[in-house]
Amino acid sequence: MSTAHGSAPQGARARARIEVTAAIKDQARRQLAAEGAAKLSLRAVARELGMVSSALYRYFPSRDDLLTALIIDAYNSLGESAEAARDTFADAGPGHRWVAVCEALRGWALAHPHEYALIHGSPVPGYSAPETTIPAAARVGEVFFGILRDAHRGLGLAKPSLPAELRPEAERMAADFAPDLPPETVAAFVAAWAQLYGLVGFEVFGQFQRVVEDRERFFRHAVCRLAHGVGLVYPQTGPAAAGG
Amino acid sequence: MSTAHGSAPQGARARARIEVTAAIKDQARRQLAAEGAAKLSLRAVARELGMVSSALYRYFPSRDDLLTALIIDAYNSLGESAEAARDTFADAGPGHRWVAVCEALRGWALAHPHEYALIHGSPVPGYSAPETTIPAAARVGEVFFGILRDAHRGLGLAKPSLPAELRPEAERMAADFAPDLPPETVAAFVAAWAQLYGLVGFEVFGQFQRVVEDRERFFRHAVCRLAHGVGLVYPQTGPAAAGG
DNA sequence: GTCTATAGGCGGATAGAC
DNA sequence: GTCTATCCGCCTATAGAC
Repeated sequence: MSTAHGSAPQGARARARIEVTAAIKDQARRQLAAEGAAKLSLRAVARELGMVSSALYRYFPSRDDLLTALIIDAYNSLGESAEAARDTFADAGPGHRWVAVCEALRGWALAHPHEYALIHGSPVPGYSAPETTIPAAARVGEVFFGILRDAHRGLGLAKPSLPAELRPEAERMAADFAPDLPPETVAAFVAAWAQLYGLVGFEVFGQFQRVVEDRERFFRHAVCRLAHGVGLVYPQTGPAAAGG
Repeated sequence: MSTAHGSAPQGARARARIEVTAAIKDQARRQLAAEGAAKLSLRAVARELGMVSSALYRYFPSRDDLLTALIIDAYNSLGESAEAARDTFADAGPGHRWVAVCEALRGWALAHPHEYALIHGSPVPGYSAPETTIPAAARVGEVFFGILRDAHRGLGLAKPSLPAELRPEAERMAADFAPDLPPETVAAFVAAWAQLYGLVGFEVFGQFQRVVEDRERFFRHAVCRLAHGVGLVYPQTGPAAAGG
């Protein structure tokens, strides 16, 4: 919007703005952990930062805009860890990579439970995410579709069964999200995706307390079976076993 | 605690107390829908009821106690609908009943999204459910175990595969929850349970918006596959098809 | 059991000086 | 960009009269 000659003072000003913005978001994330998204308050953030509440409005026009920024950051952070896992196992088979990405998602969720709740927990009452969150939200899905595409191009993808009554729906989903994949695969993947988040959510939100103890192994086995369900040929053991 | 001779005035008083308690909980549930559990407020409930906030403390000693009552009610309501579905299909095979119960859970969750969020959504910050919620929470699980037991006693239960590294965990879970079922079954059921709630949660919390359209059929197919995963022999179509 | 009154907080958001 | 001051609302919880 302003000039592009990038003189030093303007650069410094812009840098300061970025730093303060980051500090606000960091503090907000801490508050997210303590009080939850529903109670995120600009005033409390300002107080902890030694600022006055009205100053924050120069950075975020409203509480909801701050929330939106946190959501986008969370999706991007989750997406990055999925992409990193994919790239780390770039030479492994698609089944291997599937498990690695699932484990990365679980690891991220366990490390950032409150941000996980923000994007995959119950909705924040009175808040509706704007469309600007969509690209960040799509990153994880793209990682999975990439793995399925690789498998499809190679020879590692079996077609899941699909009842006739579900075929129209599967074809619509495939047309919308991955026209280069078989409809059976896309439908099975969407179901597996939701189920994956059931496994992660139960663990992160404490429903496995006093139920599952060896959660890491339990999870690996479950996502291996999910991989099988979408048609991926998968290794007997997960990627962690390859390292030890 | 008091006398047991049940004279009319005492009965009337007790009835009134029950009625007011119910009215408070009803209003609180409405507020749950509008504002979410994190913002549930005794004052707002009192205002809507035409009472004064301090009067509510005669019924619930604190905000958290009211929340606990709502959680127990929700678990019981969910459990009842699961039991009702099981009983409606008492004569059908276990696979049929599995699907019917899953569909009942989904139906309940869609009809009571905010109460569903209360029991299976992200935790309410600063609130920790007391142990008094456990019996109500266990009802749904018992319905599923009952179905699996029937199948096991009959001939309709295949043993899911179980990697050696997971066997100790599976045996511990079986000993804790269903000693009369094979460990393979118990482990597979726990995973299926979490996955089922992933499917329900994604739909209830809106993650399937613009992704899945024919959600009922999609769900039925997914839970049929879950049934298969735990070793149940299941019918090609769900119970709804039997009626139409 | 219900009321008034009160204590001691909290919040979002804006206006206008500097 | 940050400040003070302000508006107007909200909350949990208790004391003490009736």
